[in-house]
Amino acid sequence: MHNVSQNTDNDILSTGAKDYYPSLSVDNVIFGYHEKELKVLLNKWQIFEKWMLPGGFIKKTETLEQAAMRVVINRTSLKNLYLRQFKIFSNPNRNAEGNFNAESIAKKFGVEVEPDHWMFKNVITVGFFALTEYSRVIPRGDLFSEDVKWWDIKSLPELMLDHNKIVNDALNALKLFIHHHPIGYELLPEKFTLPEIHSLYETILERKIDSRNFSKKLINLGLIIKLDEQKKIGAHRSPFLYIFNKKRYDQIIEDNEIIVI
Amino acid sequence: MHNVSQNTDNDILSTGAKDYYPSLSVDNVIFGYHEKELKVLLNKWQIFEKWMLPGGFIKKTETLEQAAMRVVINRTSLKNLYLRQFKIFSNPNRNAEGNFNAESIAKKFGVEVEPDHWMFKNVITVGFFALTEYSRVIPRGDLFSEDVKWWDIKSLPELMLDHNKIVNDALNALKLFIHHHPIGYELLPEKFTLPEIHSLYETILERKIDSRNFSKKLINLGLIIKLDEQKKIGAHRSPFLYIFNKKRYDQIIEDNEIIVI
DNA sequence: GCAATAGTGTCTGTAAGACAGTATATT
DNA sequence: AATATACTGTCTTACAGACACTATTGC
Repeated sequence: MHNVSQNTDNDILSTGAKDYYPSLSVDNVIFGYHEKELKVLLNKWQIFEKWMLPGGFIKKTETLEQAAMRVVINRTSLKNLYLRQFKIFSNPNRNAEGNFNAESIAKKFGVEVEPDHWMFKNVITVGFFALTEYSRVIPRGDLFSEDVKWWDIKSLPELMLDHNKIVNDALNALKLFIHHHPIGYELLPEKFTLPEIHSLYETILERKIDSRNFSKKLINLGLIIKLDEQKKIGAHRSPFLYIFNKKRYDQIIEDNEIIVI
Repeated sequence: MHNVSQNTDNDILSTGAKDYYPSLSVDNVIFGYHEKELKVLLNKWQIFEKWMLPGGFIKKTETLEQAAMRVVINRTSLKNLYLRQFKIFSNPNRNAEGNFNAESIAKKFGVEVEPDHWMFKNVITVGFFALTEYSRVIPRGDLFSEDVKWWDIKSLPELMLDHNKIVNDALNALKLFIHHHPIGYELLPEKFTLPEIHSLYETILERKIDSRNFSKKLINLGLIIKLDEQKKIGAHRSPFLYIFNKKRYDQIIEDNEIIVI
């Protein structure tokens, strides 16, 4: 039998259940960016056939943001992620699928759970998205997970429940968000090249962006600072490295400036 | 004793409690616009001293949007409101106030309620905002309400719990929203004048907007159509009436166009 | 005539958007 | 030399933003 307290998420099954809000969960769409592909971090649980978003339940002593952060930390070992709630999914039929029930839990883990635990009924979930740099994530499973993996958002498998829709809505939210909030600070390494950030924007917005106008824009905004340092990338001209002007970056957010890219 | 089933909201107290999601509510910030003031529709309950947002609980058979709509219909008699969730309020201390408990309910209504009903514990609430034309609302109380009234957002009283914060956040959400979604269709009468819509934008954005540039912008966007009809408003030059070009209006929303006013 | 409000045209400056050739590094 | 990628300048057009006088109506 597993030790059900090895992970902070797991007391939901038994003694700690009353410490959680019933019928409510968070699901995180964790975006990463790698080799011109926008990635999403997914979980594969032992007892399910399908992959799913890393999600969890909410303790009555924490906010939703804290709950989402706790779940993210458990899956990625990353702290200080930028997390943002973007939508709540409350369709009463959204739980109408899957073999997530007391029997399968008991069979797999030898843990007793009330068959009519609210966890197996209608659950409303709050969608969060997070941005993080791909290479900093060390995917880490928990009691329920046998696998955690980055997936290209362009070729996701069929996910549990309505998780494909949640990912889709998160991407749409990100596309709006990008006009109010410079991105890249969370998704790129500290030092990055113009082609890298250019390609990041093209990937998220799913359209071609003229590279001349793009760099002009970022520089005019005062958002990026050119370093006297180049990146060696093999048999080509070496691109210069840039860093974000964090002060200006935060000011844009603070002042609700609209960013037209 | 009151008849507790006179209103669809009230079965939460007794027999129907199990049909609701526990620990979760919706609160609606219903914006109206009248005489150059942005208004918010508030409730005054019999058993509380403070005014509050019209809110309610969510049935397991409905979505949050449907629940919010049901509550709005109960308070305003209006259907087909534009409703949008904008944020979830989940601070564990948000319920730390008020005399909303089983005793006060029992004393006032003679209704038996479990003293440890989840309703009296931590409740997370989903904030919605709605836009509606002031004059179309017929404020209507329910079992708990003794008063429903429009308040100028500039001079709100101290509200229950964190409702002042919810209103404040709703206004901020509206100010962002206005750049992605033309407003006015819901807040103005079908036929309106340029000074009216101009003043609406000034009120919401809380800043002066040059009237020449403003009308130029709306006309260039193709958003409004001038009618061959004037509004008689007394001892002044009569302003022309306009209607929205609904097709263009919806296209702007569909295409995620950014509206810079 | 007076008071109050409606309505509108022009100019300037900025920046979005379109466009392609040169420079650099490696093999 | 060939190849792959980095880098950048100019022009046009659109429009945001500043600015103030005339028109209409009722009294």
